[in-house]
Amino acid sequence: MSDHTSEPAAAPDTSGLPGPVRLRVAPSPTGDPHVGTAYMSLFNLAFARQQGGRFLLRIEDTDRARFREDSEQQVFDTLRWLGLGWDEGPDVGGPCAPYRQSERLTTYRPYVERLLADGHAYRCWCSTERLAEMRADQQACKQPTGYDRLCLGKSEEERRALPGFSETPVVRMRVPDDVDLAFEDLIRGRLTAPRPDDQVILKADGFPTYHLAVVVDDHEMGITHVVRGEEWISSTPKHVLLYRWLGLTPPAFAHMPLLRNENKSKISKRKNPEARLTWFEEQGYLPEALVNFLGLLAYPPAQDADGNDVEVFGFEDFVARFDWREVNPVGPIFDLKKLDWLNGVHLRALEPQDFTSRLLPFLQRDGVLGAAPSLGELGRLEQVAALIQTRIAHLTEATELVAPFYVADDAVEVAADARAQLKDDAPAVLDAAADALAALPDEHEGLLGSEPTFRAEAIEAALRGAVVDGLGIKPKFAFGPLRTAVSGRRVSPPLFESMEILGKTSTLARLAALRATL
RNA sequence: GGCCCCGUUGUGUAGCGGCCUAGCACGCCGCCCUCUCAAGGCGGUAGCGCGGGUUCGAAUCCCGUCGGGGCUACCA
Repeated sequence: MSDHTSEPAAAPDTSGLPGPVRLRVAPSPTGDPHVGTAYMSLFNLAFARQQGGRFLLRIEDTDRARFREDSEQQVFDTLRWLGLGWDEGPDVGGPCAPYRQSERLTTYRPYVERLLADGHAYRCWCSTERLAEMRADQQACKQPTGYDRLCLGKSEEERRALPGFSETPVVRMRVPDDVDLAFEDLIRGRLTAPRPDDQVILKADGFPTYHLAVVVDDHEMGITHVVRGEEWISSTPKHVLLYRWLGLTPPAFAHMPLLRNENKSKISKRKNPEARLTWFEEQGYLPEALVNFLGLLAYPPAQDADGNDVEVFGFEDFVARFDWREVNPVGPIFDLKKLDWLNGVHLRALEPQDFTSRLLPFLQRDGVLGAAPSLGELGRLEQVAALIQTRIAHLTEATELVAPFYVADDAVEVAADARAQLKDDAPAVLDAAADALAALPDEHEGLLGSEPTFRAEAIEAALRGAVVDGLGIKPKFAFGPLRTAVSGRRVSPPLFESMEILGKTSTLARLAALRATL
């Protein structure tokens, strides 16, 4: 944590563009969207909203080798799912369109020409092979690696005479010896970074590298605050240099800590399935829980009057108390345990109707319900949902608990462990229960006969009388066989309420079905 | 290797020289509640990487050391 409040001496020029501050997230469409993108988006957006500014989405698709066709749409979908929407972007447009770097190639050209003309950049014809060789030699001699400037000051003809020549040149920055390596960071204070070598800014394929594109686009889009991962600290001096050469005012920088794997390495999609944003939706997490969780990483929670942490909050709460100086520079380990807890908390806080509708896609995915459930099925789901709301931590867990309510009475699958747990007294318990329940009235009263009399309280009383009192079996064991008969499982929603939902006929049929197998 | 960033219980964090016999939350363990499982209530476990300073006093300041991480691409 730092103790300074520095702002850049002059703010970037945003004249004509909306918003007192303008921030962006700039993911590359190179595969499944990364959880780090959501993390950066959250902090970018929080500050933008707090300041009444704008949040933009820019697609950095300058790496044609790693480009993935469907990746961009996934970025849109996952960020929207999280509620981290943008004011300007490739799909919604905006005053700085286009927002895809591949569509801005002509934008970069004049900047390159100017750098070339001013002697701040030069063409380089070195082949990839020569560069690799050079690096290998440098490493072998334990020298710092970096371009050796073979092409500096040479014409194409002069360079062609030398080995390792490539027909398609790149453009490199000519980094001066006395380059300024220090800059101010909103989170870390004054930072110094490594001296860069003569960085490539325009590739042989005509695409700019990140370093050029980010500076040009951030300037043209009026970005006032560059918020990105810590891995960019070392390249920031290059960017500052570019701003200076181009006569532009650099934005403020905030380098966020990196999310880590359990072994503390930078979180990767390879090592961690949960580094993929799509994973969370698949696993039954609530977007509000993920956002809440992300807002807890490297950022201290608020405290209540008693000094207890307030760890459960929504995006608006986060925005209200956000401050760059509070961001912890230590990279947090991305540990899902607290997210699992938070997901349960948010799940339980949902209105019954809302909870039910969030369950639906998962039940459909798992085949518990069809694509177009009937009104009756939906009505039953609402009843069952109320019973399981405190019993699941992920939406995916609903299937196991809900499924028994949607199978035919003669098709209840009895799990092996549930059957194994049945004792010798099971037949007697089943018989006593069936007799007791058969004696209960089953009339439908009230408006349109919608009020059944086969209710949980009556069921419980009847069952306790018949099995606990009648057979002298302790409650803990008395209801096991009944649960197994009704749900086929050892663990289920509350038994009496389940029977009420199933109704008398189904309940008795299930009791009889299990009894018949004993 | 070089340069840079970082170092409080298992995890996320509070702490800005005395209020710290280091607080909170999750996790874990135990107990209570209880028809199973949860939820809920109560209690417990565990930490300032190390070594030197500075100071009456250091988790807090300084130096060193060790450890972790990042960058070192015609990837972002």
